[in-house]
Amino acid sequence: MATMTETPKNKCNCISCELRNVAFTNLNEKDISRICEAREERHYARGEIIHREGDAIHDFKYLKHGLVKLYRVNSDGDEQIITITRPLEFVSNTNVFHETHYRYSLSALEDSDVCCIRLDLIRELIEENGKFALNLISVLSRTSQNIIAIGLEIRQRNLAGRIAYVLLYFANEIFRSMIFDLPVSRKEIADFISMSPANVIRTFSDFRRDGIIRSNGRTIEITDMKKLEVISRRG
Amino acid sequence: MATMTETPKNKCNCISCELRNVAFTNLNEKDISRICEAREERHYARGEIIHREGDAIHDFKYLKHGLVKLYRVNSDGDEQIITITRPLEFVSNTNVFHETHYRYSLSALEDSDVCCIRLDLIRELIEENGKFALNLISVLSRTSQNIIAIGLEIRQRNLAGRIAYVLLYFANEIFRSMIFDLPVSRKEIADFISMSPANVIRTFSDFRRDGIIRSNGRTIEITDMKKLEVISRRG
DNA sequence: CGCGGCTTTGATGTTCATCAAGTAAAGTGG
DNA sequence: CCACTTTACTTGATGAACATCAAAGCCGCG
Repeated sequence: MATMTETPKNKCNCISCELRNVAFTNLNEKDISRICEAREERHYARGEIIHREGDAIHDFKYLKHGLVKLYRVNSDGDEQIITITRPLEFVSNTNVFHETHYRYSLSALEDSDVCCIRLDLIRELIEENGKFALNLISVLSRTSQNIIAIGLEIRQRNLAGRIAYVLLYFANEIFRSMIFDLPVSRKEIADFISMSPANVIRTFSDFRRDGIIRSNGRTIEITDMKKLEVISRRG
Repeated sequence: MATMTETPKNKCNCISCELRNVAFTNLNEKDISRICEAREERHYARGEIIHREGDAIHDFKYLKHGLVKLYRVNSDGDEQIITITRPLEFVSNTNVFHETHYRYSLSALEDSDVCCIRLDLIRELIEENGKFALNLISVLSRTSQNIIAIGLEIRQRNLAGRIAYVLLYFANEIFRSMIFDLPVSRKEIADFISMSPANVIRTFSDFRRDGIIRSNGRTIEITDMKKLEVISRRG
């Protein structure tokens, strides 16, 4: 009972793939089909782990659809979340080109489709196609830069400021909406901003009491954007 | 009364430059001399600013000798230090390939020599020489990765843990010695780890009292490495 | 319906920022 | 070279911010 799609075999639709304009620019038809044949698209259900820190790196991974978190686990078993990111913002891991094993884990916060391309092939294309290489460097830099910037912003702020920043991050960068379903638990937010879960929850309650947000479980509505921005700037 | 050097005109010694093995691999003699002619080596005295956030990016900058800090200044005028780094660990800024203006400032903590190469030329070489491009991606990734890792380590720790981490960072990564002169003020350490200067100083005093370090002004000697490592891990 | 995990809130103590005051060190001008 | 100014450093006292612990409510799942 599968729905008819425009590309029935789900094969070689790369030519019309929207991601071509992001990371895979300046490739001719032949190169595109080389990628197409070598690539493997994998689906991950919400909560599934895409790769673990320490796993060998074989593929260049690109998020096509969904939402993922990049994180690491310390010796006590608790997580530190490095970034939460959407497609077009995330290109593989930051260390695929200078290390053999993943340094951080990646898991799906929503059902996600990941396009995996053998790293060897990407390397070949870089070697052969300078314009492709230049663009890829630009995209990779932007990804790293975003992770660095988020870390700096978090580090600078106190508890309330961090929560405000994260809420604005979800509203502006991830969902582009004032009302959204948080893709993470309170505990995960705590793991992201390096604060205790209890105080994350307390701050949510404060914001609710002060009319800055409405919240029901994971559903959040920002009701006073101005005030939230002030807290994010001040905190 | 200039001392005689092996390359009297300080021109085109690039062929024997030790940095060739780091960022400028896989270049033939002709390409090396192209770089050599286009490059400009600039000296910065301790305390001088190499570039400011917001400056237009023209060059690919490489630290040949010295020690620098990458930082940004917030609206209140206080600094946030992003990383402190030596040559061979630092290649230009992280955003030279995807932005037109520097996002962060860079200044010299010790007298430093910076090799500046027109970015256009680097782009040309990337386009023409795939192996050069591949290596450059690897080096750029490592630089970004280091900055990200430092941020994560700092975020995770409390005050004492952060100080311990920074001292170990200087001892192991920067100076490779148990005794060294701090290249930064207490205030700058505070700007690095996002804590107040007073508490940074207090923690130094605590460490001194507990026999973990000896310190005299900026001169630091780590006298109990084991304990420092425990604090860094626990904190 | 019972169990376990996530969420919430309160109470308590620790950690940290801030303010203030004093000391040392380092630059500045005569 | 000394007096002066400025800046960095140091310590204590105080209150605010935050972690931790504990208990209770909620929700999903078997």
